[in-house]
Formats: sequence, structure tokens, C-alpha cells
Amino acid sequence: MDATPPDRLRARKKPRQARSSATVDAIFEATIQVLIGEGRNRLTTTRVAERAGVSVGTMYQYFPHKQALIYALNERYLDRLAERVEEACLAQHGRSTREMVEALVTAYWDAKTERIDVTRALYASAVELDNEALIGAFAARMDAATMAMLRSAPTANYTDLELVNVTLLSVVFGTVRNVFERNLPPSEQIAIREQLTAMCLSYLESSGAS
Amino acid sequence: MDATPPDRLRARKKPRQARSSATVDAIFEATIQVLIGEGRNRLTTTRVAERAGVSVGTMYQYFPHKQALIYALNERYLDRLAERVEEACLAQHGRSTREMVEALVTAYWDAKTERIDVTRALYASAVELDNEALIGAFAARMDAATMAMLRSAPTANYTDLELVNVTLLSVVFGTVRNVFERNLPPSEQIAIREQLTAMCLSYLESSGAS
Amino acid sequence: MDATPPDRLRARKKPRQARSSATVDAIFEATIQVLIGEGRNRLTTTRVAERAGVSVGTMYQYFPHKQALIYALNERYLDRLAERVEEACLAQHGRSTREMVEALVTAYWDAKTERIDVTRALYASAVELDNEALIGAFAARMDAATMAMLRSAPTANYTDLELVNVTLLSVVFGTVRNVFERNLPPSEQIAIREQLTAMCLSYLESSGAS
Amino acid sequence: MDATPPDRLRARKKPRQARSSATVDAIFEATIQVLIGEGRNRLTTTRVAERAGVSVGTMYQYFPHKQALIYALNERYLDRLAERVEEACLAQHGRSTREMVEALVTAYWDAKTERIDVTRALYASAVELDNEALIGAFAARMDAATMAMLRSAPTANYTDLELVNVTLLSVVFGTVRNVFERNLPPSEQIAIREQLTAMCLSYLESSGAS
DNA sequence: AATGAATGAGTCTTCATTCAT
DNA sequence: GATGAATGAAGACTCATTCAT
Repeated sequence: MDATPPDRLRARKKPRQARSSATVDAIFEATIQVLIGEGRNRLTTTRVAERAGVSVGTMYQYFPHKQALIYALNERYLDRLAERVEEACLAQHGRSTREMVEALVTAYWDAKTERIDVTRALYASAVELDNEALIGAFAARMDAATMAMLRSAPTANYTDLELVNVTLLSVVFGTVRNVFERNLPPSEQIAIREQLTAMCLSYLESSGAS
Repeated sequence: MDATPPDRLRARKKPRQARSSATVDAIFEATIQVLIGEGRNRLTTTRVAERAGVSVGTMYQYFPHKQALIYALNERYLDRLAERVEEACLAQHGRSTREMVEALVTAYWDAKTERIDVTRALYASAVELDNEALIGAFAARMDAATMAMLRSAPTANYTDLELVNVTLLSVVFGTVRNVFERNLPPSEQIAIREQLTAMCLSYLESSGAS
Repeated sequence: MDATPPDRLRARKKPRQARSSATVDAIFEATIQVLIGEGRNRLTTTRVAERAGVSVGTMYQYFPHKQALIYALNERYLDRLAERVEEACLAQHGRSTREMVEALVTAYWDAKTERIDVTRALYASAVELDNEALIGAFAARMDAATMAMLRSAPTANYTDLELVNVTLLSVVFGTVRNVFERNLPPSEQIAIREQLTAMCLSYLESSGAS
Repeated sequence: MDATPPDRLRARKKPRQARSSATVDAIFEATIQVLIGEGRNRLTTTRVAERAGVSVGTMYQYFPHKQALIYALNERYLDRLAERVEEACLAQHGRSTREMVEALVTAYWDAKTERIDVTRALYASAVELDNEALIGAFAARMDAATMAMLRSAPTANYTDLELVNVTLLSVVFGTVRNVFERNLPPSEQIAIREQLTAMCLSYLESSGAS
């Protein structure tokens, strides 16, 4: 992710060697575990280090301070999320609008819902993080991916593609978040998801009619 | 709001007299100010009390602990928000679907956007709060208000009103949140809002066609 | 009790009227209850006042500060204890040494054991109280009462009555305390009490033999 | 001492290295000093740490909370006390009853009286401590030590050794405490101590007569 | 005289960060 | 490079005491 974050949030070193990478992964994993198991308020550097099986000192070799760790964690998460959605979009190039919408909703919904505790934990961790850059970079990637997909549609022809696109993303991303925050029963979630898909499809069809 | 929250989050005394009520209001206001000005991580009881112009001791007479304060603050906020939306819905009973959708989106959007810093601050404050009860109560009020409104529509006739309704709310609420989180320029926000309204209107019209 | 305590521990006013006396009694009772129910660390003026059914302000009319309350409470307790033992001793004047010892042990043991929770609570409350004067006054009364009793013995004739007396009191009082601190089963307590009585009787008999 | 205390009173780490052990000792010493110099009410973690020449943080690395510190302090004290008495008893195995009694009284009396301010301070510190386990373990050790000693007596033969033993300990321990609590002049204390010894000796002789 | 809201110094405890080994 | 003991500032919360009503 090309987020060019505030300098103070940069990790101290880009982990290049296998060893380092494994350590960093362990730290990330530990962070998530602590976040899930103990909550944001009990997310302490000591606890993370302990759970990761390294010493605090070592942790501070990779992340100059706690915020940098959380920043990097969210960065990694958004990176992977973006990748998944990009792939899904790419796979629909030239397909029907219905397939596009379905793929988009499915990819995002599944990614967010698969490990709902992780999703929640990361949302919590990001509060008060100076993460505008992160969000911006993620949004840019998503915008690019879905716009390219929509543009490749054989039949549709959008007058104001940018607007349609940003609306589509806002609606999909926003709705997903809202649904899992309300903690509705699975059956209802599935029903809403179908409605959402239909709604977006209808929106795109009416927007892209020549 | 009838949220019957976990006992430990209850405020200590219901402010009855004018004096008390003024104090409580000052504390709420101070909390928001600190949240906006210093951020969630620097939201300390001392700072809030100082800003509110009371002693910590006094604060603890009204709120048994910090969490109770934050809980009460969110409760009050959601209460007012719910009221505004309820009123807006009530005013549209019997009107056209277009008017209904416009009123709903406008009411919620404006309430959330008017003081965007406050909105953000409250979202941040609620992280890691045991606020399921709060959210549940709010959702129930909204569900009731919009369902009653939709049911009063002269022409529409929804097969599965409940589903349509919960979808509508999820989409509207979710999208609003997503838009202001992305911090888009106002002009773009307005454009998206129009698109959202149109989208929802189209959704309702197709769902309510007899 | 003629304890002439440090000025700062004096109760503010000697309760003379019936009303006051009832209030003071209620406060004393409440103090004991809180002590038993919540422990010394949670013995707060507010809690005591609440339990006594008066306001803190009122309590401070009777006791200038917390220490004065605790001091007065212990004073009253020792007063009553002294009275009981004095009566028991007085009743044995001229009787046999055996009767004297039995009466002394019984009176003290029962007084301390009847409400073991109260006894414990008061011991706890008195820690760090500047109660030398209290203890001194109590000791003096006890010394006087038992010495007068022993002196009235028809047959015994103690060479060093003072020493015998202070030894007797130290042994009896000390043993009682030790026994209930160890929290032994009742049957064992009774057995020890008998042994103690026999031991003291034997001691007095050998000391008072002419 | 095998006191198996409530988990929450356990010290955090067993000091193994010399460094740690020195720190722990310094903390214990500081605690006693503060207790003596300022009293139980002014025994604060900050004050102890300061006096011990370490930071509060360090103190909390060894003791998870204040109570654990006080618990450990009392544990150590009772451990040493028990050791002293055990040694004294062991040294009298096979000797005369008179020597046994004298050794027991002397050992306990001296241990308690040598540093009367420390003794008092520790009694005060233990109030409201959940120290039943501690007292129980100490009592068990004392019971064992004195019973073994009495049993080794060449001439005596106790019908109910257990009862005689527990009585003996209650009387000795209780009397010692009572005497130093009354703060009598040294000459008088010595005299009482002799009386106590004689009294116990007489008790044992009459109990152990075959 | 009684009340009880208000005060704020003082407590315990946590935790990000450093640095000697 | 790794470790983890040590630091101490900062936070949540309590409670004896006062005083306006």
C-alpha cells in the first residue's frame, strides 16, 4: 500500500530476512489475539510481546512504538483486503453487470465477515490512529479496481462513472459494516445481502443505460 | 431510550434539580470537548472535570466510573438522534415514497453531518463500550419509526416489509457513516447523497409495487 | 472510664439529651455493622452515617472526626466490658479462690466470645488508634477489681499481690485473645478454658499459701 | 512456611538472583520502617518504594499489589519466628520439663520483645489481611515443635498431650502479647515472665505426673 | 440544627519506553 | 542482536471534611 504515512508511524525496518518476517508475523498475530481476547484497553506492548514469544526489546526493534505497530497491522490488513477485492474485480472484467456486483459484494462481505472478531478488533484498534493516509490509499485502490471493472462492461455506459463508482462503494462498504455492527442473525444477514446486491444491480443498470 | 444497560454502567443519580441537570450537562459537554480537542486517549476524568468546571469528586457523584459517563453520553446522543428521525418519519405519514425517502436520508444525514467532529468523537468514545443494549434500543426505535412510515404509504404495498425496512436502514445508515469517514469534499458528498436517495427510492418502488 | 484521652479524640459534645443519645447509639451500632460487614478498610464516614440513618453533617456534630468516633466506640466497649468484669468480681468477694478464678475467666471469656465478630471488628478498628489511655484506664479498673477480690479471700494471703494480680490478668486476657484468634473448634475452646481455669487456680493457691 | 495462601496474595516472582533478593529485602525493610515511622495509615506503596530506593514500578514487579507485599512480609516474619522457636525446642529434647518451659518462654518472649516496634508494626499491618492460612501454618509448626519436645521428656507422661500442648502455647503466646501491649515497665515485665514460667512449669508437672 | 453536595489531596496501579547486561 | 528489569509519569477512583442552604 502506498500510504506514505506520517514518519513517526513507520516501522523501524522493513523486514527482509525470513527470520524477521516470521517475527513480525508473530507480533501481528499476537496483537490480534490480545485485541480479541483482552480488548483494546488491555492491549499492552508487554502482553503482545509475551504472546508473540519475543521480548519487548525485540519488538521495539521492529516497531519504534506502539502506534507504529497498530498502524502497520492495519496497513497489512487493508493491503490484503484490497488485494482480495482487486482480484475479484479483475476476474469480472468484460462480464455482465450482475456478475460484477455479485462479485464485489461477495468479496467484500466475505472478507469482513469471515473472521468477524478480527474485523471488530481491527476497527477498535484503529480508533484514534492517524490513519487517514491508510484509508485514502485503500479507497484509491478500490476506486481504481471497481472503476476499471465497470468500464470493462460490454453493455453499460456510465455518464458519470466516478460518481456512480464512489456511490457504489460507499453503499456496499457502509452497509456491510452496519450490518455486522448490528449483530443480526445470520439468516437475516443473508437476506439483506441479497437485497443489497439487487439494489446495487438495479442502480448500476439504470445508471449505465445508454 | 429504554436500553436497560448493564447495571455497572448506570449513572449514579438521576439529575432531578436544575442544579444537578446543569452540572450533568456541563460534564457531557466537557466530555465532548475533550474528546474533540484531545482525542480518546487523552480523555481522562481529571481533564473532563476540569473542563466542566467541577471537581473530580463531583463527577463521580453523578457517574460511578468513566465508562458510565461515556455510556450515558452515547445514550443521550442516540436518544436525540432517534427523536429527530422519528419526528421526520412521523411528518411523512401518508405522503409519497419519494418524500419518505428524502426525509429519512435528510434527517439522518443532517444529524450526523451537522457536527461532524462530535459525531466522530462519539464513535471513538464508544469503542470497547458494552453498548449492545444502546445500539439495540436505537435500532428498535428506528425500525418502528420507519416501518410505521412505510406502512402508511398510500400506494405502496410491501410483501416483506420487515426485510425491506431493515435493508433500507442498513443502507442509509451505513452509507452515511462510510461517506463521512472517507472525508470526501462536500460537493461530492452532496452528489452521493442524491444518488443514495434515488437508489433507495428505486428500491422501495420496486419492492412495493403491487 | 477516666481515660483523659488526647484532646483531639474527644467527642465534640457529651450527649445529654435522650435524642442525642439515641443518635449516638445508632452511630455506634452502624459503625460496628459496617466494620463487620465491610471491614476496616471500607469503614467510611459516609457509609456509617448512611447506615445510622443520619447525615454525615450530623455525625460530625457528635464526633469531630473519624478517629474520635472510633475512639469513643472503643471507649464505650471497654467501659461495658470493665463493668461486667467488675460486677463478676464484686460478686465473689469473700468466696473461695476457685469461685473467684472461675468467675473471672467466665466473665471475660463470655464477654469476648458472645459476639466474636464484634470483638474482632473492634480489635481491627483500634489498630493505629492512639488508645494507650484507653487501655491504661481499662487495665487500672481491672487491676483494682481483681485485686480487691483477691484481697477479700478468706484463706489466701499473697506476699506480692500486685504481681500475682497482674500476672493473672495477663494470662487470662492474653490466652482468651489468642484462643479466639486461632479460631479453634468450640469443643477445643471449652477444653482449653477449663485447663486455663485450673492453671490459674493452681497458680493462685500456690502463691497465696501462707 | 507452607501456607498455600490465596493466589492473589502470592508474590509475583520468586527472587532467585542476588540482585532481586537484595531488592526484595530492601522493600521489606522499607515497609517495616514506614510502618514504624509513619503508621499503618500512611503505609503507601509510593512511600515504601521511595524508602526502599526503588521505583514503584519495580515494586510492582515483585508484588502484584500492596496486600501481597504485606502478606509476604508477615509470612517471612512468621517463618523466622517459627524457626527460632523450633530450634529452641529441638535443643531441649530429652531435657527436664523446667528447661523446656524456660526455653520456650524465653525463645518466644525474646523474639517478640527484641524489636518491640517491629512486632507492633507487623501486628498492625496484618489487620484485615486474609492471613488465616499464615496463622494456621505457623500454629501447626509450633504445635509440632513443642509436642515433639514434650514427648521427649524423660519423666513426664501426658494423658492428653494435645490438649496440654495447645493450652501451653495459647497461654504463653497470649500472655506475651498481652504484656507488651500493656506497655508495662521492664522490671515488671521480667517479673511477670518469671511468674508465667513458673505457672507453666507447675501446669506441665501436674499434667504429666504419672 | 440538619443536610448532603462539593471538594481535591492522596491512593493504588498500569504501561510505554529505555538501556545495561 | 536480544533481553527484560527498571522507571516514573499519568490515570481512575476514594473519602474525610466543609459549608451553603
